[in-house]
Amino acid sequence: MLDLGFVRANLELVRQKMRERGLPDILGDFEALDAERRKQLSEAEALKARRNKASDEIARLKKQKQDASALIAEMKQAGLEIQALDEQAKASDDKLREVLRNVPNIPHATVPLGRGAQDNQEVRRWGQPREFDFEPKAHWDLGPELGILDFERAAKIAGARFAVYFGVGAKLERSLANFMLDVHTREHGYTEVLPPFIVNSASLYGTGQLPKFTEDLFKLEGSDYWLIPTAEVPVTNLYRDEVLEAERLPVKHCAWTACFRSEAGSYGKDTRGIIRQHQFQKVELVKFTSPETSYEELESLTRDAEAILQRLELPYRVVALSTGDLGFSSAKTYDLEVWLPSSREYKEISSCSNFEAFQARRANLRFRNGKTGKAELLHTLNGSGLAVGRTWVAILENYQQSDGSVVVPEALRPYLDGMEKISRR
RNA sequence: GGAGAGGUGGCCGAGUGGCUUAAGGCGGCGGUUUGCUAAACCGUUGUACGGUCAAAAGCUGUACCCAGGGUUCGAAUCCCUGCCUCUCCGCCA
Repeated sequence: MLDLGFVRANLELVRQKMRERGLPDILGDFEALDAERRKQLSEAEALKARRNKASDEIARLKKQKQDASALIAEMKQAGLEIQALDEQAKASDDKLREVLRNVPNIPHATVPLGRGAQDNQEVRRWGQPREFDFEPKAHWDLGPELGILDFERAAKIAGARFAVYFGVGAKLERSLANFMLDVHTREHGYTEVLPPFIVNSASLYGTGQLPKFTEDLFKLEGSDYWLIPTAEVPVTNLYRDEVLEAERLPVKHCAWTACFRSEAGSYGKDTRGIIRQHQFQKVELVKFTSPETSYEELESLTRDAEAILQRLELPYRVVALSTGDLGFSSAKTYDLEVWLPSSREYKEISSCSNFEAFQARRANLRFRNGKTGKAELLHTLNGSGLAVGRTWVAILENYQQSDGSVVVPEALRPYLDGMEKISRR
């Protein structure tokens, strides 16, 4: 959420930035709503001030055994007026907040202007896509042929967009998660967190999934519980309504979790394979920083995620999302895209974002500024480090051999009991 | 699942309708004293949204004692609902 006072003072700037996002009318009649709200608030507060004074007077009169009935009668009337004014003010406030809640974050000045994904800018590439002397297979063929991936049985026990991993397939997934967590905790300074995979709606509101994106989530019937769509939600909300000491910053967490997404509205997209599933695993990186350092921290967080791809020797590129493709809560996002030989294209495997104070304002995440002594809003960042399932796919496809076997990347071998190659048993 | 006890500021903790502008303590910040440290003493103390102001500071108003309703001229205090925590019992990986 943007700051009410900031929007009021910079209305034209905000309107301009929303046009850049392709949302020219998102602010609606903000000015009129704001003016109305302030007028009603002032009136109600003036009347309350009078009532507070009168209450003191009543107490004094009663103490002195004098008659206060006239004043009491007057205040009874005032009470009714206050109630009416409060209701009006509440209604205006609700309307204004509704508008504000649905306004996305302001893109950072360095975000490329554009209408959508086609205007995203490639920042850098790493590694050379391998030249195959045979026709590389897609993972949805390779996996089942190796006997490590099964879609039919997944459909039987759950439905579409689910997968079952067998044997080395399951172990590869587990090894990848361990490998990622080890690198981030040992070498990049992140503290591991294992949070609940279920959260309440307040947490989803804090990170910006609610109220706008209900459709993308799984809700548990008859409760206020939701399956997490990403570890970002529980981890970012860890310090909700807290004030962190400045010396602790930046706070860096990594978390392995399952993630659950309804994928409503993505019918027909990535229907084959395990690119887009209702349930997948992800190692997430989350940072809480001071406002001054958040953009440096975005760069290093992105590098931390890239390090995993480099160790696995998977070719990738880094893309800066354009204003038209930026997520709701994000001020700036780099996507990491890994090379997939079967489709001959780079596919998203990580998304690293700086949310500035947007989530912090919603979740009331603050730190104590050493200089001013005041509690100020933190900046929050997160990025996948990485999506485990998509990494699994990238390994199968990039390391496949002409005989259908898959070479295990060297960095991963210690996690697979030294196994060098995955072959059909 | 059953029974009971609770939820007060950064923390501890008092507070059963107006004397609370939330006592007292701890911590933090500023100061006095001091060779240094400690102690003692004095002062100070949160958040949000308004008003005033070119802006900031300041001043000022309102709200906030888990959350949401209610009773009342007036609620931290009384009533209702919900959430959470703790204790005991039962069940359970």
